[in-house]
Amino acid sequence: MARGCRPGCIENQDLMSTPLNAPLRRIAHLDMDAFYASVELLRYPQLKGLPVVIGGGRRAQNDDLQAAQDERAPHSIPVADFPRLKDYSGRGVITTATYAARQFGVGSAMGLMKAARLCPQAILLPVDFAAYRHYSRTFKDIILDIAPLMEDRGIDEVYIDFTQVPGGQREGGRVLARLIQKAIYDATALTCSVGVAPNKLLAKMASEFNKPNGIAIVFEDDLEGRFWPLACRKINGIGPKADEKLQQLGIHTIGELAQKDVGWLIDHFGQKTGAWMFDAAHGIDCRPVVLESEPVSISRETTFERDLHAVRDRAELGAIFTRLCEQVAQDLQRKGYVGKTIGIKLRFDDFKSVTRDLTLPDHTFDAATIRHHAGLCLKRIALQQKLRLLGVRVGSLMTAAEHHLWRQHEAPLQQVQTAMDLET
DNA sequence: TCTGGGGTCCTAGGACCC
DNA sequence: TCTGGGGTCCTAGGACCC
Repeated sequence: MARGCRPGCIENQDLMSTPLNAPLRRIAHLDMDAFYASVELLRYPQLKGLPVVIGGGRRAQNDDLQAAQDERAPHSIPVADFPRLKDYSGRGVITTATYAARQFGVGSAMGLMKAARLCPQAILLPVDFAAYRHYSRTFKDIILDIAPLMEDRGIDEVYIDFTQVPGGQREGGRVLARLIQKAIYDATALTCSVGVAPNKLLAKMASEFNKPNGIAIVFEDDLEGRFWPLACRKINGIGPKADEKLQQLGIHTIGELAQKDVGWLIDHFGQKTGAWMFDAAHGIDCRPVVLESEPVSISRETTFERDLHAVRDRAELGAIFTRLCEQVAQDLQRKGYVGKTIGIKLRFDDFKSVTRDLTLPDHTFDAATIRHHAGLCLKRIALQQKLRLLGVRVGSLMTAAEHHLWRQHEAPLQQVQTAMDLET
């Protein structure tokens, strides 16, 4: 969960100790509008207004489209030549659906088979992460040119600290938000929505207020009027489980949540979550905008075309397992990390998942080492049931550069220490 | 007819040490 | 000999997010 800090909250200290004419803390949340679909429409403008879903498995379910692309410019492919949802067979979920497709009840994370029954005529496009990453890089670079304090929150979202940016205070941030929107649109023809608020929590919610292509400016005084009527689920960090529990306790809106006292919330949700919920309902969040962060783990996983059995499909499973380990090793090396916790994840045909991991004495990025220890993890699981997913993870990361230094200095010292221990 | 892939953070119990 | 407590690391599971 996205947690604010509670004791010694910087924001609270600032309120008490900052001079009267200090700039107001102004945090923006920027969210690209229907990002994947919008990028696809840049390529295939002929699909504008039609029900389109993006998703599917790795299989070349779009052979027709692939063939067509070889010969024709994307924008000249007739709509009739695009593959339809009804012609798809196999696993996979929808990553994004256009508004026209959502009219049919089709939405993100829905299985493609189910979606095909709801809207068989919808056009199905394969995900093209290379294209989305390219546009992601482009819009983030544009923002960085204008406002350097940006936190990356994934492929289509960022937080930006407007507080000290020239013009960031004008109209509560609206002027700067408009400038960024225009710069992104001029360069990419993509639209985004921006919320500007005293902190990340409120900014994130505010960016949804005027979607698409909208701006929402909010201040602390807007808490009761604009946030308290919203469903608790709108708080970033309250998901389906917490929401259901809140509903059962008779709490449906953020305003109702705010009426409960901290102690009561802590009794029902635990120290940390209870205190955090209380703060969130009162619009309190002092998390800073974080410019850079190191990854904690790197993983690869895959859902099989069909469920596999550990014994009957041993060869196939073994090949996939080895490939996943090699991919993780490559990812580590490419990104410059080593890790010492090797883990696996299995999902059975009934969708139950289990994980196993073990920690090595030293860090590694070696595919064979990862494969060996992932294999040891796998041996600790009974494999009667068929499997639908296998994953490999490396955690407890440090950068390869740090590890290099560590081996030069720390490791020899430890060896000396061990030798001394043995002598005594 | 089910339900992707890549992450983060939290909890909780046990081992082990001081 | 008994009792207790704190800190850290390891492992497994789960909620949540994009």
